Amino acid sequence: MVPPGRVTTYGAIARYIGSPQSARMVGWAMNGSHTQQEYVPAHRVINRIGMLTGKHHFRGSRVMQELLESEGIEVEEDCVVHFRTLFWDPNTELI
DNA sequence: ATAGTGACGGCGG
DNA sequence: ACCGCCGCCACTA
Repeated sequence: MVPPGRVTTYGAIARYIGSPQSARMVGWAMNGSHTQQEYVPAHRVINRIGMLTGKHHFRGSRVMQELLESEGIEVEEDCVVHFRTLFWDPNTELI
């Protein structure tokens, strides 16, 4: 549900599904996302400080960054620029 | 069965 | 601000 051009975090998703301590499991779930039929924008999920910690799980190590940049998100040193303002929190956006 | 390993994050020192 | 610890839990060796 994360809109294009926005990003969210593993922890935020974990909180939203009622399992705030299971951020790691969200990352684990992102693995399976590649083989799902429904489109899952896993590249929009980053860690709480705005880093692209999951980039190695894409076909190429640059794919995650390229996908984000194609949506107008600036990435510098594996870090999303203006992360704070681009942050999309399901806990406050999805009432 | 058991120990180690994470696309994480909160907390204490 | 920077560690290190640990809760979390599926998976692997």
